Amino acid sequence: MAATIKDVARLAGCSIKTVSRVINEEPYVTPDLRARVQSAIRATGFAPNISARRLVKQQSYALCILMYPGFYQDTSAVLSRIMDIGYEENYDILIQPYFAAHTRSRNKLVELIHGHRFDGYIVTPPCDADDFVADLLITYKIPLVQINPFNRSDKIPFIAGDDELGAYKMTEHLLQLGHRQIAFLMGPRNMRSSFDRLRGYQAALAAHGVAFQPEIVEPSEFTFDGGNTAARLLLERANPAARPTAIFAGNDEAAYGVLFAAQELGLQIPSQLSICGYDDYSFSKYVWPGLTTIHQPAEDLLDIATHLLIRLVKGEPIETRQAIIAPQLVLRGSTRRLVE
Amino acid sequence: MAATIKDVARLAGCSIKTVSRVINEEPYVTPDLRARVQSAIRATGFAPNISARRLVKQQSYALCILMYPGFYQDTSAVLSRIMDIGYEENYDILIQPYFAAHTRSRNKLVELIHGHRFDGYIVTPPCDADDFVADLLITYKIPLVQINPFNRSDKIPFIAGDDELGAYKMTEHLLQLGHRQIAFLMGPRNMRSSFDRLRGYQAALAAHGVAFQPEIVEPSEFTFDGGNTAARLLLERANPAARPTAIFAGNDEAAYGVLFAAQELGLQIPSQLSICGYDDYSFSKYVWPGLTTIHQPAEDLLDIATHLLIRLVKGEPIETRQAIIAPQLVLRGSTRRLVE
DNA sequence: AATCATCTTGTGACCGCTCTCATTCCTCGG
DNA sequence: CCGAGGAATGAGAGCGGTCACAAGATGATT
Repeated sequence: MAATIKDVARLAGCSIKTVSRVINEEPYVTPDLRARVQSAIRATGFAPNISARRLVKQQSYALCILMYPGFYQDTSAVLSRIMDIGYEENYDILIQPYFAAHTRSRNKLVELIHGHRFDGYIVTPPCDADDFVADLLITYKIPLVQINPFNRSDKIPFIAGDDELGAYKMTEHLLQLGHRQIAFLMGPRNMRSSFDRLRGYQAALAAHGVAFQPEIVEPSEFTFDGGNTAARLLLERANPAARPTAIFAGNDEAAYGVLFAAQELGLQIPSQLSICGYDDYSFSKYVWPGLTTIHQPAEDLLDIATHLLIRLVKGEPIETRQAIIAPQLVLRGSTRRLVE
Repeated sequence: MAATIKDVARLAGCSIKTVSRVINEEPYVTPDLRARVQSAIRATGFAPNISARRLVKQQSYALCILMYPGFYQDTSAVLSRIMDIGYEENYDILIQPYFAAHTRSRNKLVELIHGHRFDGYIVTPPCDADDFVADLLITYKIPLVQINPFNRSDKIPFIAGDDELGAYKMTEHLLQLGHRQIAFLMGPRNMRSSFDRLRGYQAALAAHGVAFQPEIVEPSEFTFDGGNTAARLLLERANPAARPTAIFAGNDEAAYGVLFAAQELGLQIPSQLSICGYDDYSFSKYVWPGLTTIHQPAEDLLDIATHLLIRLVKGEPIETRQAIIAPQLVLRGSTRRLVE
C-alpha cells in the first residue's frame, strides 16, 4: 500500500497537520521541522491521495472540454498542450463528446453538471449552438469558458478568433491577385464563424468596389463533402462567365473538398483556379500545392481558455474575461495571380 | 450544496446503507423500499460523490492513455469513442503526453504511477520503445495494455495490427499491377511496425519471385517530412532505370510527403508513379487522388484495448489477453497498373 | 415448538486528507 | 513581573461514501 500522511507524520515525529502544512506550503512551520518532514516524505515516497483531498475540499479538480464528436481537428497537438497545463495545475482534463441534438448526450451532460462532476467547463463550437449548456452551468454557478461562441454575452467569458478580420484579409488577398469572381462557401448556421467570415468577405468586396454576387455564395458545411459538392455546383455551371476564378472555402476541411473536386474536374491548381481555406489545420501544408489559409491559433485559443478557466475555478482575480485573437494570413501554393 | 446519501436516506426513511445498496444494485432490498429510495434519489437529484467512493474503494477510477506528443493522428474520432466507453463504465480517461527521451516526462510518469494516480494504463507506440514504462507498471502491479508494442511479451496484454500481413497485401497489390521497382520507406527504428512492414514487403517480393533491392529501401520516418525527403532521394536518382515505379510509404503521413514530392517534381499520380501508404488516416480519402492504403482500425484497436483494460482493472476474467487484428487493403486513386 | 438458514435492514468504523480551534511557547512593552 | 499577542504545533471533527458485522424477521425443517 502507498504511504499516507500518517506514515510521514510518524516518521517525522510530528502531527499529520504539520505534514499537511508542509505539503501545502503553508507558513508557521520551523525550517527545521519542515526539513524533517520533507525527508520523511522522500523516504516513504508519499504522495497525497487526491481522492481524499477532493472529498474534503468539495471539489473535483477536474475540468471538462465539451467537443462535438464529428469535428475534424488536429486534436493531438492541442491536447498535448492542455494536458500539460492540467498536470502542472493539478487538474484532470477530460474530453466529453457532446452532440446537442442527441437527448442521450444532453442527459449525460445534465448528470455531469448536476452531480458536480467537474469544477469547470470549456465549450467549443458548435456545442454552444443553443444556450442549453450555458444556462445550465450558470444556474449551477459552475465556471465556463466558451471558445468562438455563437453569442458573445458579456456575462460569459470567452476566447475567440476574429473571423471577420481573417476573412477580410483573405478576400483582400484574392482581390489583390486580380480575382473578381470570388466564390464563398458559407459554413453551417450553428456556428458564429460562418456568419463572421461571410461578413468579412462582403466587407472586403465592398472596400474594393467589387459587387457582391449572392449567386456565387454557396451554403455548405465545414466538411470535406460539403466543400466538395459546393465546389462542383460552382464549377459545373453552364455559363462559363459565371464561373468563379477563386473559391474561398469556409474552412480548411471544406477547402480539401474543393481541391479534390477541382482536380476531379481536371483543373490545374492554382493556375486555373485559386483555392483557399480558413483555420490552418496542420494538414494544410501537406496537401498539394499547399493550402493558402488563415492561421487561427487553435492551440493558443484552447491554451488561453484553459488557463482562464483554472483561474476562474480557483477564484483568482481575472484581468480579461474575454479575448479576441487576431488571425494571420498564411500564403501557400493554392492561390495565384489571375491570368487571362 | 448537492444532496448526499444521507439526505436520500432521510427522505426515504431508511439507513444510508440501504441507499448504498440501491445505487449499487445490490440484492436484498424489497421492491417496495427500493422504489421509495429511487424516488427519493430523483426528488433530491442525488448523485454519488465520486471522490468519496474513490477514497474508500482505494481506486482512482481513472485510466491513462500514454501518447507520444508529436504523433499525427485523427485523434478526434478515436477519442470520442473511448470517452464514451469511459463514461459508461464510470472511468475517467485521461491522455498523457509521454516522450520517453525527456527526463521531465519520465519523472512525471514515475510520479503518476507511484502515487497510484491511475488504475490502469494504455501504452501506444513509440512510448513503449524502451521497457521503462512496462517495467515500472509491472513492479507496481498496475494493469496495462499495449497497443502495437515493440516486444510482444506473453506477460503483457496487447492489441496489435498484423503489420506484416498488411504490408504483404499491399506489396502484392502493387506486384499484381505489374510493378517491379517498388520502393519501400522504412519507418523509425523505435516502432515494431517499421520492421514488420518491411518483412511483409520482403515476403511478398519473395513469394512473387522478385528480387529484393536494398537500394530502393529508404530509411525514413512516419512523418510528412520523412516521406518527402525520402521520395526526393528516390526520384531524383541519376540513373532513370533505377527509379521506382511505385513507392510504398511506411505509413499514411509519410505517403502525404511522397505525394507532395512527386507533384513538386511534376510527376502525374498515379500514371507516372503509384503511391501507397499504411494506416488509413481519415484524411487519406481526401487527398488527391485518394490514397491507396491499409486500413488498420485504430479506433477498434483502442476500443478493444480500453475494454480489455477495464476488465483487467476490475479483475474480471479475461478470455484473450492478446489480440492481433487483421488489416484490410483499401484501394483508391493513387495506385494504378504500370504502363510502359 | 425449537432450530436454522436466508432474507432484509441497520450500526458504526474507516478511507486519507483538510480545517477549525485549542494549546503551548516566546517575545516584549509597560 | 505580568499580560498581551503572535508564532508554532497538535487534537479531533468531519467530507460522503463502502463494508464488515450485527440483528431482527421470515419461513422451512425437524
